[in-house]
Amino acid sequence: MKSVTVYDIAKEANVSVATVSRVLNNTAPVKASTRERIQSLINKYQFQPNALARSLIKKVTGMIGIILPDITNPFFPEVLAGLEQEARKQGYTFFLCDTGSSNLDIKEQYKRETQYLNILMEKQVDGIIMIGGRIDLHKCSKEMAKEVAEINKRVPLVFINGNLPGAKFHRVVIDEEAGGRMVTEHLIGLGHRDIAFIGGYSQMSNTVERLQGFRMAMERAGLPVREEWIDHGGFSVQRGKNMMGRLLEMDTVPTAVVCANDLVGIGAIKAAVKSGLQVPRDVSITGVDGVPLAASVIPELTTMSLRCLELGRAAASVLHGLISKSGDVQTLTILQPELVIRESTSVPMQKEA
Amino acid sequence: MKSVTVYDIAKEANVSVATVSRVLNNTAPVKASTRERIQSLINKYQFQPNALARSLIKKVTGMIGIILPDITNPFFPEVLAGLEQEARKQGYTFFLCDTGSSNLDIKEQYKRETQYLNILMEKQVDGIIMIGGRIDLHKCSKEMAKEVAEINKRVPLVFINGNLPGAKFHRVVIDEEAGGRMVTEHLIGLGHRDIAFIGGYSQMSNTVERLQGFRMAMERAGLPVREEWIDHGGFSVQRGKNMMGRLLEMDTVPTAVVCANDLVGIGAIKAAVKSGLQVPRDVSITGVDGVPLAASVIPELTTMSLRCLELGRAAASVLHGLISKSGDVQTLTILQPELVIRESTSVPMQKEA
DNA sequence: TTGAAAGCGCTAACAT
DNA sequence: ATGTTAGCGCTTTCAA
Repeated sequence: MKSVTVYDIAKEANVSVATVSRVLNNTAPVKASTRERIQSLINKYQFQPNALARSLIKKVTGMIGIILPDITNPFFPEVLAGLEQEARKQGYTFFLCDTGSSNLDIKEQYKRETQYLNILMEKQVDGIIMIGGRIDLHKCSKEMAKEVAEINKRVPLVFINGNLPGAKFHRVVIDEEAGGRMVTEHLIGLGHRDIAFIGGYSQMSNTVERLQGFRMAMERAGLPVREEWIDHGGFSVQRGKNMMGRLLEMDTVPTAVVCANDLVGIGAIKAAVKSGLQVPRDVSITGVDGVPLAASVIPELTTMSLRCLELGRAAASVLHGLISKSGDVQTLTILQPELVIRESTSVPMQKEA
Repeated sequence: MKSVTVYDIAKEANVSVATVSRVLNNTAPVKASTRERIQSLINKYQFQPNALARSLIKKVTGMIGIILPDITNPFFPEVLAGLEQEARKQGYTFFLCDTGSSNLDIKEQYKRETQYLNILMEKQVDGIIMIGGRIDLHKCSKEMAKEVAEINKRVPLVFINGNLPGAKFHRVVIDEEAGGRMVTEHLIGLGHRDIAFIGGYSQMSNTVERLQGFRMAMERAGLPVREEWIDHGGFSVQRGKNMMGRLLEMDTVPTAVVCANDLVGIGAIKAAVKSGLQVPRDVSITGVDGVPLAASVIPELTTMSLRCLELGRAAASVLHGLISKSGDVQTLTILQPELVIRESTSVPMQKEA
């Protein structure tokens, strides 16, 4: 299984390795006849230069690492697709590091992030993108933040939708608060006054911010926020079902429910339907994320599009800027979410009596 | 930005690089005091050995490449998760190569497969996993097949759910035909006689096989297959909608529809509901894949689970066997799909008249 | 227990 | 236009 090297090619072509390298990289003129001779040998042996050796000397690998919590959550593949689209143009290849939050206790997840961060460093990636995990924590521990800050000094790093204290990171984020606010305003505009907010985790900044937006919209409209209608308990369909179920058992129920993400929104719809309610006739429900899935349910979910693809593309482009030191890279890129009105929201039913 | 190397550590510790390497790899006894001295330097500088240099000499990279057509299709992340779970145990890292079929013409996609195949070879991955793309073709061109066969000679390669002529590849597959058969039998068992099959592509082997299973079940039950009720036109929700819409405009409509995958199934449900039908009361609908999404729609989709996670895990384990030459690797691993009965199927309505 | 030295496969001066 | 040679950062004989 001896693989062929530039030396083999050089010998058979009666040239030096330097010349072979030259035709490989087009880095200096080579006589046409020589070049052809070499090229045909390359084809003959299907020679592929060893990227390890090349990178070792060039100090560039063309690899970027992406660390995310759960590839199974449709939000991430969507972002990933955007990342890929942009990064491929620049010739990068991806290391996918899934810390597998879905079936892990949280500490284990952060440990994996650390592991992957180290592995990526060792593999000499040109840059790293982080999304989810510890950077989504509303209050991240000093040590965990420090680890990342340390990495940030050594290699280009960009966050998607998150942040960490103790250093200025390059970030591409969606305006979460605006998202929470806009979707709530949509509901208020429809005539709703009794609105709940469910889903997410109170220790995560996206949840905090979306809720913040929700409160702001309510306040501006002069509507009271009923704290018993605010429930954090996760981001999955199942959790959404549970939370909505709980809501529906209360003495007074809201006419509209803002869900922290699309999955919860879908769960909420399922719970509502199961309770014999019609959506949106009896209760309006909204999500946040804008994953394709949200358009696949019945009724189609009104949601805030977090513009996943663009998020991914923007992050890739910022990272590329950092890697290629093109000077003009923004530290903070903020994208505005977009309200997508579909079928799960409508005017509230007339209050009886 | 000079990164520290074994030489730096060695010098400061007054030892040779060989000794540093020894403590790094635990490859030979080192005096405790020396080891400590070195270790503390490693910590002090947060030294991380350069994996490129290491791999260059060891000829093992711990990297495996996975080539897939569209990370955005929920089937693939699911498989990927299984792959990760298993491969991580073995210490592998992933190159994700998305050929991005979703927004590409088909030739472009195959070109990307070729590109990625080459890149992966250059990066010296320890192994490659292919899923989707050309290996799903019912009849793949000689040249495209040859390319892959060539790769197969040089590096461990395993296919998930696919095959190619001209060589014996290591494969982990689901029994597609059984899937088509079982889901159809379920419908027949319920009392359906007028059953359609929609979705997929006639040039793809998974579609051909699922349809084959469908026909077999029908035949065994002595039921006629109406060719006008067989429609291939894709794997997406939108396509499912279209195909179902067409079906519903026919003079006679089926009482049950077998869809080639879950996405099409969901589209079919949407089209049916839009036409004022109730699922499953008026028409039963089934999918194939068993992605979580299928349990999120209303009504929840009856489907054949392709056991994505296990598929991924099995593939990873076969690949690991190949890489570590543990001798006992099966060339062909067949998994049986599993019928998951949910809410989208029921006994047919009584024929009027 | 430790060191010296020879590479792994490639690129990049520096010569010619 | 082409060859020589010195590394890139590490592991691994072979000696000591």
